[in-house]
Amino acid sequence: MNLLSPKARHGPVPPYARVKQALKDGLSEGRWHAGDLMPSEAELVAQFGVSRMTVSRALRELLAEGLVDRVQGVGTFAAQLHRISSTLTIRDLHEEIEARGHRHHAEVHLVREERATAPLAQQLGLAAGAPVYHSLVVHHDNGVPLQCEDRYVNPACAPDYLNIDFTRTTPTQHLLEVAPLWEAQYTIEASRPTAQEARLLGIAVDDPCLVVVRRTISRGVPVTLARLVHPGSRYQLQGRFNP
Amino acid sequence: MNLLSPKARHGPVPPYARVKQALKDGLSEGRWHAGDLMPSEAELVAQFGVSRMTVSRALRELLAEGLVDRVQGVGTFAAQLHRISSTLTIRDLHEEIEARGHRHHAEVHLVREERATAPLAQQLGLAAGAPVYHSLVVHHDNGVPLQCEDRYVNPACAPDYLNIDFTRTTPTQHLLEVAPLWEAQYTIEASRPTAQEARLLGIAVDDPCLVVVRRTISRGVPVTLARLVHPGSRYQLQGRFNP
DNA sequence: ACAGTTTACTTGTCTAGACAACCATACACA
DNA sequence: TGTGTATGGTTGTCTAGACAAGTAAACTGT
Repeated sequence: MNLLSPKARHGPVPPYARVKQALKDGLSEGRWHAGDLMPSEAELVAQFGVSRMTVSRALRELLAEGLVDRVQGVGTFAAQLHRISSTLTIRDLHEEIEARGHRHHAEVHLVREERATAPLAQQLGLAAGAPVYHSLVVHHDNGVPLQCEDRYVNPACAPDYLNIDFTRTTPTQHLLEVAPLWEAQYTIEASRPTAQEARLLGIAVDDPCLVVVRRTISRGVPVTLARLVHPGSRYQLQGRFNP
Repeated sequence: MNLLSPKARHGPVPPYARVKQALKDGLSEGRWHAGDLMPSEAELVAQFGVSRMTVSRALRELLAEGLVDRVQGVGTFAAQLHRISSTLTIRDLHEEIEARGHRHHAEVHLVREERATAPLAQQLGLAAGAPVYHSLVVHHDNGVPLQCEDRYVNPACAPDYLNIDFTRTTPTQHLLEVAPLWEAQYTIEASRPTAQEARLLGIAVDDPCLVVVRRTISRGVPVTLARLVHPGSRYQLQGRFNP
């Protein structure tokens, strides 16, 4: 039987992690203020008695985390404002509901082909009047409507879109299979729902809503444009930042 | 004079980046579906004619980006759901306004010491009734009120807080100097402003607002609890995800 | 048939040395 | 005085080899 805690089981921390943590601690204690020159790789090699590759890896990871700036030929500097910015994870709603151990079900209100209006066509990289797929699905968490998903899809990217049973597969999941790796642009804002959205979500037309507009691009081709409307009283995004 | 484009000036892509990009391309083309076993380091070494350290770096970076899963003794696998989740950067408002080239100015409505209510004391790790610092600042973008910042601060972490001129330094900036590296928790939601917030922001009490509640912790000690209220009609968060 | 052991393969990490690219400064020369 | 040049220090990257640690399958002996 192993009496060690799950964390301690990993045994001694590898040297690159020790160097990294030591520098993190120094930054957190204010040993270097923003813009200050930090020790060079050679100095750290001498100080910790490890090879340069090991020090280099520690510094490269700190760079990736935005804690230091590095300039070739000059040195490594403590980064300044990156700690102000933080990252927030936006998860797929289906996954989020399941993770909470709740029951998810979707109401499909519309799945059809339409003609793209001019602004929509521009967003999806199509000609005005070209066919687009349009779906309107309301997602429920334990029976409570939580999200109204109004989505337009580029038919070229997902030809089978109209034949999918969205009560079993979410549009996001289907699109992920068709265009596995993509780029996404978000905007998040607070606004009022449209009359239709209010009706579908069972809220008043002047109840504040959290609206996420997501546009995704795969291999340079716009795939889909989605407007996700959540009742402000029932949904919030949560994030955590740990440098 | 250099006729090369700024991008091409960096010259040939280093080998680790070539390996990384080749694997990314394979994932994006669907050569490996989620959970599939990908080539081992040894195979990539043979395929690309580089050393194992180089391949290892490429794979480690893909791991950090969440595109692959690696299991010691088993192999490297295509990751599945990480593409669904995306990160959104939340920046300091002052910085954001300056970056847009706009003029930022702050209206200080309140800076004083108060007694912590029970729930507030719990959030800040203090005893109920202990002194806390309370500030209420409205931030303007080119003269338009954009954010109402209602903030409570743990006096132990920022003893000078009451003496700062917040028309010149934002509370965030001051706290960053005092407690340089920290952990933060966020919630983002849509809701109505309070009557006071509506008055300060010059909006109606039933206008939807984007509310960010941020709690920050430095070295295990809660530093501050902030409620940032933005008019939904004037402010939105934007994010981008590029795997 | 089962249990333990060996073996092959995988990832995780480190080392010592090397070369390239870059920068700031000191220096020599006109 | 001003300009070009050498120099030392810095980061960025790669190599070849090594050992450790983990897994799975083959192999062994009972």
